[in-house]
Amino acid sequence: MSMKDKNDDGFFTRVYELTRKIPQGRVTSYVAIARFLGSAGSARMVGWALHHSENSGFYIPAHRVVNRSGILSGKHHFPGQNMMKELLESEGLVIEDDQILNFEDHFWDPNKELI
DNA sequence: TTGCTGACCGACG
DNA sequence: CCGTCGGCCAGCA
Repeated sequence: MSMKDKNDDGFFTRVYELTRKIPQGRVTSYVAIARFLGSAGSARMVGWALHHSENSGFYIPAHRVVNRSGILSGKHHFPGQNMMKELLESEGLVIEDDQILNFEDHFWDPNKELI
């Protein structure tokens, strides 16, 4: 085939499907998702995919994906000023200065917990 | 086709 | 701890 094999069902879709598996009250990181998809260096693509997740037609809990330090680096892409923070707090997480407290205790690593 | 941009990360000084 | 830089790669002008 020439261009790309049809498109769709590619990286974006796989990011969405995995993100939907993040349990409520847990969080993961862009690089953890990228690693799970076999493209460790594509953490930026994960963020980009989540940016377009509204067009997927499905509910994608994009607020459960933060950067490797547990900082809400994507908060500016949600409606309002504190939407991402409020969503996470409603699931029981505590956030201070855009930083999830006890990040490691709530971290969900698909590479370890998903078989 | 080239060049630039990103919800990032790891290495380096 | 902080700032900077290169790598990453899909989409768009």
